[in-house]
Amino acid sequence: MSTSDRLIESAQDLLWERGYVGTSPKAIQQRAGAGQGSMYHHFTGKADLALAAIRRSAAEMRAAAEEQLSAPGSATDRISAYLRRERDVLRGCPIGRLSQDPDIVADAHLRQPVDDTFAWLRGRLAEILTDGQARGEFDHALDPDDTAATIVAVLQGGYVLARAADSADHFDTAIRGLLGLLGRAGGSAR
Amino acid sequence: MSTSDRLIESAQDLLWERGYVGTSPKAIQQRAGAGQGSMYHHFTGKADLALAAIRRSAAEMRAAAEEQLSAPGSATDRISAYLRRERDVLRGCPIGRLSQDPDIVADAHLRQPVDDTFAWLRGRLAEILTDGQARGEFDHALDPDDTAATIVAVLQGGYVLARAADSADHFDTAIRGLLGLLGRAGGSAR
DNA sequence: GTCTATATAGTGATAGAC
DNA sequence: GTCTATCACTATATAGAC
Repeated sequence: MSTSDRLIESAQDLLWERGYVGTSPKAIQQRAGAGQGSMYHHFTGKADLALAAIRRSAAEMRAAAEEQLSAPGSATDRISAYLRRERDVLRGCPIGRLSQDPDIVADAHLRQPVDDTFAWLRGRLAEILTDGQARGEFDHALDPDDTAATIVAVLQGGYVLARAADSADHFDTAIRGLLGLLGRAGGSAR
Repeated sequence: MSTSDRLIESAQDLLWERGYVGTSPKAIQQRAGAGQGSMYHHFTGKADLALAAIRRSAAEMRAAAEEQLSAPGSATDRISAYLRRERDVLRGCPIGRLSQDPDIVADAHLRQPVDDTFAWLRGRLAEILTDGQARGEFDHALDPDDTAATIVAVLQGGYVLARAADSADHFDTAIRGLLGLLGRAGGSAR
């Protein structure tokens, strides 16, 4: 792996763990086993390296989600599989956590991949919910866009609850509650 | 207002805006109009002052929630009023944002008020949901504890979505989706 | 491309005068 | 109780040798 790649990967890890404000260029270099000069040769500075790291994390998160969302099965199956898939809950969401970082939100370039990722995810879930309505899995009164946003919010909020309590159970509890509500929003097929 | 109070209030503001990692003692002192010596006279250090600030923010959040949650009306009315009440969405949740801070989560003392606040809120909502079931507003198959966690998660996740998109609309969308799901979980009274 | 040296500012705290 | 001085350390770079 190239030095540039190692720097990006180290930045991904540290941004996930400590956020942008809590991560220093020096810490990234040390984890990557690279010197100062090396980092400033490949990137213009902290923000530039962070942008590369955020873009890569966003792409990885999208790919991971698509794995469950594009699987065969009913809409309910796919959404349920996505919600229940194995996660490192107490580490939080590598993308969602960035939305709490003041320097990320303040910089349009750094915020963009975060924004894009959630827009994509909401859109993807809305498609699946619409598909589910067509198949009679869900009530037609259910608004796909609103419900998609709710699903993503439960995931992101589930991480918050779990980390606040230092217990992954709280994530699972919130997901269970959501699946209970979705199950009761059945359509004509039930 | 005493110097100690001004320091706590400044710390509350800065913790809300920039988190624990992103807030320096110096910045707190300047916002409070106090010198170094003053801060270290009243508090043993940054963590001690932050703890006082977090406790105060937690108490304020609880009081604000209780205002809607203890209002007269049906369970649905009270939950809906709480979810739809005016919020400074783009600033995020002063307590929830702390769950993303590595130094808060790593320190049991600093995490405690955050944990307590969410535990209280989930418990309070579960009570109201149980009450709603008794009144026939909600299906008895709905698990109050799970659903309460889901409601809190939608709120916390709503902040994440709004900040990621720099638009409060995304918070409202997630809430609307949740109210749609809750409305479809009606019990015998519907 | 990578290294070391150096620079400027900020961090988190202590010391001691007033 | 509050102030200023000082401290060791870190943050985020730039410069220039190799």
